[in-house]
Amino acid sequence: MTDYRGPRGTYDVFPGGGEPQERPELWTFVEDRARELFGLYNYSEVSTPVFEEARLFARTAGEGSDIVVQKEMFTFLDKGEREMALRPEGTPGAVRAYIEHNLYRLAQPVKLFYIGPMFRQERQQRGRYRQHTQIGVEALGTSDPLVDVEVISLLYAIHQAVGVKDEVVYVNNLGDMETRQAYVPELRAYLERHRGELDPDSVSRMDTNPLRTFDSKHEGTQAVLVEAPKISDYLSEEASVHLKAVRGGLEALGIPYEIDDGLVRGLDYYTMTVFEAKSGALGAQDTVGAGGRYNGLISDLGGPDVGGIGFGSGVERMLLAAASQEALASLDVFFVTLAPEARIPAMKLVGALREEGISADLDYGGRGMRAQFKQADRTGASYAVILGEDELARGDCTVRDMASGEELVVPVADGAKDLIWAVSG
RNA sequence: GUGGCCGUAGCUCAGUAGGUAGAGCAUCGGAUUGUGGCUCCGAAGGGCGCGGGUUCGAGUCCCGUCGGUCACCCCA
Repeated sequence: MTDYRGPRGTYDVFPGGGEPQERPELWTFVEDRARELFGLYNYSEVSTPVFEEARLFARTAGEGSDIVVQKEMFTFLDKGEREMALRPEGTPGAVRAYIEHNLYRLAQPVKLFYIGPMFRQERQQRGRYRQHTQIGVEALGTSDPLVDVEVISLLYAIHQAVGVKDEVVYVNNLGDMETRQAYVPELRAYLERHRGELDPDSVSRMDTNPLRTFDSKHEGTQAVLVEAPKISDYLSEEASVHLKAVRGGLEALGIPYEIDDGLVRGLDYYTMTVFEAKSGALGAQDTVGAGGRYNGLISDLGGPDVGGIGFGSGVERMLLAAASQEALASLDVFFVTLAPEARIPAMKLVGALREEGISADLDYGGRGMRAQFKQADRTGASYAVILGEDELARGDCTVRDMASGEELVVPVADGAKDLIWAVSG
């Protein structure tokens, strides 16, 4: 037994893995479903580095000098003494690329998707990892509420396609600058009056970002918030119209959702629409995917003053929240060789089948026949092809249908044509 | 970073009042020297996370430490 272990908060994906996120066939399944949908929705892939200058994330994650600590980023200095950080989320990199490569020159909106690892230095728990994978999209260059509808429907479609169970999509509108200017002072004043009933974290947030108090899981705080002023009562005309349009679109498309006044999201750049898809199949970390609109972010980072919206969805959480489907690795043909001289001919036939798109494998253990059949069975092979001394002498092979047990002798002296035919049924 | 729980074969776990480790599954072989999924037989595999202490003697008690897990923080 080795002393080496994967780093805390990480996991491996490997054949035979027990947890959903450890199973390679489930990853393939989710990625394939997502990519199919991205094609259908006309999103193109964007791939950016897993590390960036730390200040890029600080800029997008909110104010405060302790931002690195607060957001639990993995940071390091490169040889040029630049402070770098492993990306904690996908949006900043994608937006940076949009600006850096002037994607504003393309037809707007530019619709991007990414699939890749994100990092956060925090303690592991169910559905939370230090390195996790997000499938996400960013639709940049427009503030049209129908784009919000498309993005939310895409998130929902992906979750449906991979089988996320017991899902509810929550939607809220955090308003624009005008809305915040009207609402935040009211909320802060209200919280101030109940200071004594709040948890310490919420008290300190009262000054920096009172909206975030809604995220608190503290009972006393939540009790206070029940009676708190609601942002929905303070929405500007523009925000109100926007929300109405989003709701109308979701209803027209039949996307089930609920309005949640207390949904504020952790990232400070969100404006207007925010949304979160939760699953009852998860533990405390029940958000499978979430996102929102960020109309000030692109210009803040030096780009044009255009809007954007996106979501990130955790693949590990999708897998945990999906029905644990028994996607058995299945093989078309497994070769059983009963003589050392049969191995080379078997490999040639395996190659011929593979070229035809028929998956095939053979025993590499030099084991007995029983063991080879057992392996054929375990790999889920539809057919076992037997190549022994008799077959070699005759120039044929025996094809066994593993389900029915029926056997057929097929000539292979002149190539694999007949064999291909026999196992194509 | 903080707190609760946990740490015995590859996996799931048992282990009685402390006496020097056991089961099921999986693996490999055989019953069946040309045939899988069932059954039977057998083999291999750990010294109980690590370190220290108490004791004649410790998976079994105590301390520390590391790791895992769940929750808080944060967030997918």
